[in-house]
Amino acid sequence: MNEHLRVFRALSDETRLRILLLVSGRELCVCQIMAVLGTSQPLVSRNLNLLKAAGFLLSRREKKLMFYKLRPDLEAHGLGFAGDILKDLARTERAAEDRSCLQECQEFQKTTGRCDMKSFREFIRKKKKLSSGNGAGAESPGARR
Amino acid sequence: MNEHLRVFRALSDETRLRILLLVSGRELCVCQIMAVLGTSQPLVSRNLNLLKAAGFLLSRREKKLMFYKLRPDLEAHGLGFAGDILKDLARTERAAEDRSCLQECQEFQKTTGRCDMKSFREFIRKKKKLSSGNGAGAESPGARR
DNA sequence: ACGACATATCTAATTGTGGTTATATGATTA
DNA sequence: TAATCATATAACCACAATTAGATATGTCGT
Repeated sequence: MNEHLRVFRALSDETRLRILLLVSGRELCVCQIMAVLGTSQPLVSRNLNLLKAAGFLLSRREKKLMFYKLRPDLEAHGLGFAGDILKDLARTERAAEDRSCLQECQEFQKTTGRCDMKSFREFIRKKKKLSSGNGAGAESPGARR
Repeated sequence: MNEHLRVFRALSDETRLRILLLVSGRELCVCQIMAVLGTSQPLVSRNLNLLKAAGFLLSRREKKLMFYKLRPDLEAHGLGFAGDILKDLARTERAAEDRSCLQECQEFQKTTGRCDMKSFREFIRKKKKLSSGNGAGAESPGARR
């Protein structure tokens, strides 16, 4: 029974739903996802693996980079009510923030001409410094889930 | 975002999946579900409420009893991959046990001619005494999830 | 008043998560 | 071949969240 629970559990976490939205339609590499989530590489990999093990993601290697995307056969059909929920989630403020952050991230990538961990960690640092400067930071320090 | 998470979280628990399987197709009252799960009435009500709040169940009152069933419009379409998982789950050993326990429970109900908390609590007590007598008890006392 | 159920509250145990560090692996490059 | 890089994996920790279990009480229909 636990085997099946894993599928639903994979969807029971905000971080993983954010990832799912990010890689639905487009294909992203791990360092880009890391940049948008603003967290560490191992954490991203862990959640990507959970989503993949549950059957939601496909991965593909290109040179040094690993790219992930939502399984396209799921998008077409088969998501059922979960698909509706994902559509709703895409209209969330959080999802909009993530999309615009992905934009910034990709523009940053153009300026540097590189797609690697080091430069994206730099991107994260800059972004955190900005949001801590003004009061517009969406996170209150103690609020976790 | 939490609003949407609730739906997936509702499916992320074995007890609730067992309930979902029990009330898919048939309609059961709270005391019958309690009898099959072999647990307390408040616990059953709590989980039923979570499933209902997530949009999976319909409830109906008849006299003193409350009946629950899987939302039929979900069964027809819209479950998507979750429906496949539920079908898989129905083939689980655990699910088979629950179905046969429901059988016993309903036969017991015929002999007593009653459908109330008191008699079903009696049913649970007898069943627990039996399964503790022989070694066939599926539960080891310390194993929870 | 009684019975069926819902809801609230507390406890204790378990699980899941993020965060971090260390390390393994596989591909690229020097 | 060695060094380097992107990612995976594992092993921690601290903490939040969930669960079962038990008990008390509220609500509503008979």
